[in-house]
Amino acid sequence: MAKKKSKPGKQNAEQEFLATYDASRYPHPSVSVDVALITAVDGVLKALVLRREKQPAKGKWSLPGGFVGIHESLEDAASRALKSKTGAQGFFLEQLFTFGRPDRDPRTRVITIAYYALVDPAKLDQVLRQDALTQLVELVVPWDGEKGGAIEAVDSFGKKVKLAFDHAEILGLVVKRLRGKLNYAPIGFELLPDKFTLRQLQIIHETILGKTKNKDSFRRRLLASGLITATGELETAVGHRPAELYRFKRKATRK
Amino acid sequence: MAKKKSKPGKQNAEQEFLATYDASRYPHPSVSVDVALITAVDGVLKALVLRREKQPAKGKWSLPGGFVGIHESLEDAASRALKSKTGAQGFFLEQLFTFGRPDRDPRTRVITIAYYALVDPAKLDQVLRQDALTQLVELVVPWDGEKGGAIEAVDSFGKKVKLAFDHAEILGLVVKRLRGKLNYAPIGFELLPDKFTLRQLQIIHETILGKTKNKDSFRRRLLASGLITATGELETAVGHRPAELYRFKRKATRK
DNA sequence: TGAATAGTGTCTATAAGACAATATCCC
DNA sequence: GGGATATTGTCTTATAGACACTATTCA
Repeated sequence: MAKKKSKPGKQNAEQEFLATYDASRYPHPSVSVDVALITAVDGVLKALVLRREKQPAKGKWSLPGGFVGIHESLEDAASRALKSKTGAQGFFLEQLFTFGRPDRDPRTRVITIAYYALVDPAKLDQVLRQDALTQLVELVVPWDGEKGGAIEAVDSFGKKVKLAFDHAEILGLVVKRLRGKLNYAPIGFELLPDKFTLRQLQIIHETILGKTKNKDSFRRRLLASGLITATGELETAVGHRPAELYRFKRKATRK
Repeated sequence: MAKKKSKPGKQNAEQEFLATYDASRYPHPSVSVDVALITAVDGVLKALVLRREKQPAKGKWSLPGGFVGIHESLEDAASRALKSKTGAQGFFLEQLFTFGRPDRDPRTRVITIAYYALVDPAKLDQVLRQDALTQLVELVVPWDGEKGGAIEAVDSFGKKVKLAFDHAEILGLVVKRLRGKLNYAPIGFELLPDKFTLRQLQIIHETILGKTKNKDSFRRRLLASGLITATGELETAVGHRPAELYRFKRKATRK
């Protein structure tokens, strides 16, 4: 609308076209977003799931999600889905992949754009609803490295949790993506409080990768990367020599 | 339908729900796929674009694409779009990203799942339509490394080509993705014939990365990777000592 | 034979892993 | 002081880049 440089005739042609265009001539699929909210507690990766009270997949557990509003951006839809379930926003949020198998939802054709969010468990505790319809499940990864595939979800009693639709695959892809990303992007910070020790960060990396890392070179590499700053502060009350607290110089998108 | 273990009552509830579910209660966006068909010729990255003969963006150039059929998988839709424009299939094809800015298409809300395809230019020549509505544009990347952002498209006369919608951004993301992927995945092979020399492969890498690479270590790394096999054959008629031809042990998806 | 690029061998610089020694806190 | 982990330093090993030399084809 603002500053078109087209000649009047050309513009009229486009306007006329738009006025007569009929978007509903063909059946359109439904479009949703699903968000894998990931956190890490005591060396274990966890994800937020909600118990479905309605069909389809009633009684199974699913990722928070919802349909995309007709004038809403995908990221806003993801952010909204997250806010309505946790009451909070401002997490690291990034698009993962779009799942569109024609039969992935028995209702009708639903194409879903999957997002993943990362959050410090302490922050999550403050906002998470405490009820029987919400839980954090542990992600058990039945493959090594970046092979990929569905994960298994386990509740706090160690019992397997049934996930709805293709959500076990979505979570599997999240883990694969996180593992790949760790090679070049400092996403581990997103799962920690603002100030953290190098050891805490290393545990996050090991949790995501599912294997231990060399302490010396981890330390050296991080310090050399220039991505973190020493705060001069030390951790307290740890029963041993306290480590220095570092802070990440963040740049990541946040919604 | 096949082997449901649910109790009859439960199953009836789900069936009844599905029967009464009304998918058209809310307005649905249109969903399309767009495919960036990428090739590399003489150290230059190129993409296939088509001249738009209809509104919107009439006269501009766009990536081959189309709406997703209501029972069609996303990958099939991408493959179909490619086939209708090139007459061929069987290229490396992978999902890139989903673009959903509410105003990205002036007609109506269109969410597009972008794919990229890689193909050997010799193979492309055999199938590509030769007309004024089809061209391969050179991709000029105005940023270094994996910074990202839109690219510029230039025709064979060196003149800038206007791309429709957000297709310059899509192509920018393709380049960024290719650069990132080259660090761990052997995608360079997809832009070469079946048998190729190490030097040809190195030029592909340099073309994608936009910078030169060390010959010695490139050679060493590739040979050590175990991903390529020497064929014992040599290239011919090259005006200098011929190099040995190698073959890639492929595993990649192909549609 | 000369031009041009392929392919090999060696040296150096850099980063990762292993290991040991010392430092500092809480109890 | 003793337990526990942080932090520093050194040595070894693997990998990348630089460079020099030899090999092979075509014109």
